[in-house]
Amino acid sequence: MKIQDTPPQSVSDEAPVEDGVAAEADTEARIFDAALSVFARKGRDGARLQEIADEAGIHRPLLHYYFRSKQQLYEAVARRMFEQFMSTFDAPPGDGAFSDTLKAFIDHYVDTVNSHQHMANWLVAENMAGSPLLGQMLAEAFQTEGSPQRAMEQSIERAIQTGEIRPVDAKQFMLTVVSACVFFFVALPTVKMMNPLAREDFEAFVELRKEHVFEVLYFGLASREVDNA
Amino acid sequence: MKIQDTPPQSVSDEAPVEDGVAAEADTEARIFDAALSVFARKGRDGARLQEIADEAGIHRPLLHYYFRSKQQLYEAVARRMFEQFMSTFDAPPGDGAFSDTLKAFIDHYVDTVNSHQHMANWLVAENMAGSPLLGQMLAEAFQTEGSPQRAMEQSIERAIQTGEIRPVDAKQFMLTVVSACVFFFVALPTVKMMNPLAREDFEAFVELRKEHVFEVLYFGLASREVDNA
DNA sequence: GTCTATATCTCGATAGAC
DNA sequence: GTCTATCGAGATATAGAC
Repeated sequence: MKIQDTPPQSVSDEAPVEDGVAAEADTEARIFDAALSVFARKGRDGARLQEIADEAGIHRPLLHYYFRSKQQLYEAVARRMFEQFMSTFDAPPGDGAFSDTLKAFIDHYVDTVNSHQHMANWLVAENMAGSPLLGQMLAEAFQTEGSPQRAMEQSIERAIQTGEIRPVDAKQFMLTVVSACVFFFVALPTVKMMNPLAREDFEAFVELRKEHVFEVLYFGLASREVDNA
Repeated sequence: MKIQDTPPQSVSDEAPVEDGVAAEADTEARIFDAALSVFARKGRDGARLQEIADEAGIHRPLLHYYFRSKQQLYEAVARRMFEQFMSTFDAPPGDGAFSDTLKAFIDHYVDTVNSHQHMANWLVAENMAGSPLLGQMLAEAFQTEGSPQRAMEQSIERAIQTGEIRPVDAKQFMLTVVSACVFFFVALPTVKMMNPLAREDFEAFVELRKEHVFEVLYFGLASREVDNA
C-alpha cells in the first residue's frame, strides 16, 4: 500500500527505532515518527524533508512514495497530534471528592503532555499561526463530540453545588489548570534558565510541579488562619 | 545611515503608520515594524521578505539596504522582542500587602502581553525551536542583570515570613502566575472555541481573566469554611 | 535612497532504472 | 519498494541605473 487518503492509524506511537537492525521494518511508520518529531521542533515551514528522511533513515523520494507531498505528510501528522490533544482531557473521572478528581486530572494532564511534548509544541504553533487546518479540526470535533473539557467543567459545577469549593467560573478555572500544566513545556529553555531544578533534574521538577499546581489551585496562597473572604 | 551592527533603538514602538501620507518618513522604522508583525505571525521561516516589504510599503531590495540580510533583520527584531520580554517583570513593586502586589503584577503582566502579543508569540516560538539566539540572550541577561522575576520572588518570600501567605516554592508560584497570564494568548483559537466570551468580547474576557487568576491563586478553590489543611 | 533586472541557491517534486 | 539523477518553483541576495 502506498498513498493513503485516510490518516495512517497503523503507525507506531513512540516506536523505539533500533537504527542498526530492523532495516526493512515498517518504513511508513518510521517516516511518520520522524516527521512528527521534525515538524514539532522546526514547525511546518522550518521542517526540511531532507531532515525527516535522514531521521527516518531513508532517502527523500520515499517520502513522496508514501505520502504524496510535504503538505499531505504534514496533515497526517497534524491529525495524529490533534487526536492526542483531544485525548488529554480523557481523565479518570473520579466520583469521590473534587480534590481527588482535580489531583488526578493534573497528574494525568502533566504526564500526558510530558510524554507527548511534540503534541503540545505542534498545538501551540498551529494556534499562533492561526492555522485553518486546526480551526477546521476544532470546529468539527466540537460539533460531533462537544467540548472535550466538559466533563471536568461539570465536576467543578457539582463541587460548587455540594459546597466543597467556592463558586468560580468553571471555564476560567479549566484554562488556569491547563495553563499551569502545559505552559512550562512550551517555554522550556526559559524555565530552565529561571529554575535550577528544572535543568538539573527535569523529572523531579515535573513531580514537584504537579504537587505545587494542585496545592496552590486548591488551597490558594492566603494563610488559612488569618483572613476570611 | 544604512546598515547597523547595533540594534536600531530609534524605531517606533507600535507606530501608527498612516499609509497614505507621510511617505518619506522613517523608512527603517517602517521596515522594522512590518518585520516585527510578519515574523511574529509567520515565524522566522514562514515569513517572506516580500510580505514584509509590502506591509512596509517599500520594495524588497530596500530591506537589504537597511538590514543586510533576512537573518540580520530577524535578529534585530529578536533583540527588541527579548527586551520587551524582560520588561514584563518590571511591575510596580508595592510595599503594602502581598495581595496588592500580586494583584498589581497580574494586571500589569496581562496588560503588557495583551499589548505585545507579537512578543509572546515570538518568545514561545523561539523556546520551542530551541533557538541558540534566545539561549545566548538569556544567558547574557541573567549574568549581567540577574533573574528578572527575582523581585517578585523576594516579595513572595517576605510574605511567607510575615505569615500573610502559606509557605510555597516561590519559583513554582511565579511560573504558575506567568502561565496563567500568558498561555491563553498563545492558544487563542482553541481558547475562543472553548469559551464563548473570549470570542465574543475578548477585552471583557481579559478583564475577567485577571480577576479570576488573582482570586484562585490567592484564595484557592477550597471552601474556606469547610476544611483545614 | 529607491527602483528594475537578474543572479544564485535551496527545496520540493518527479522520472525512470533497478 | 528503493535508489540516482534532475527539473522547476520560489525565495534571498546583488548589480547597477536613476
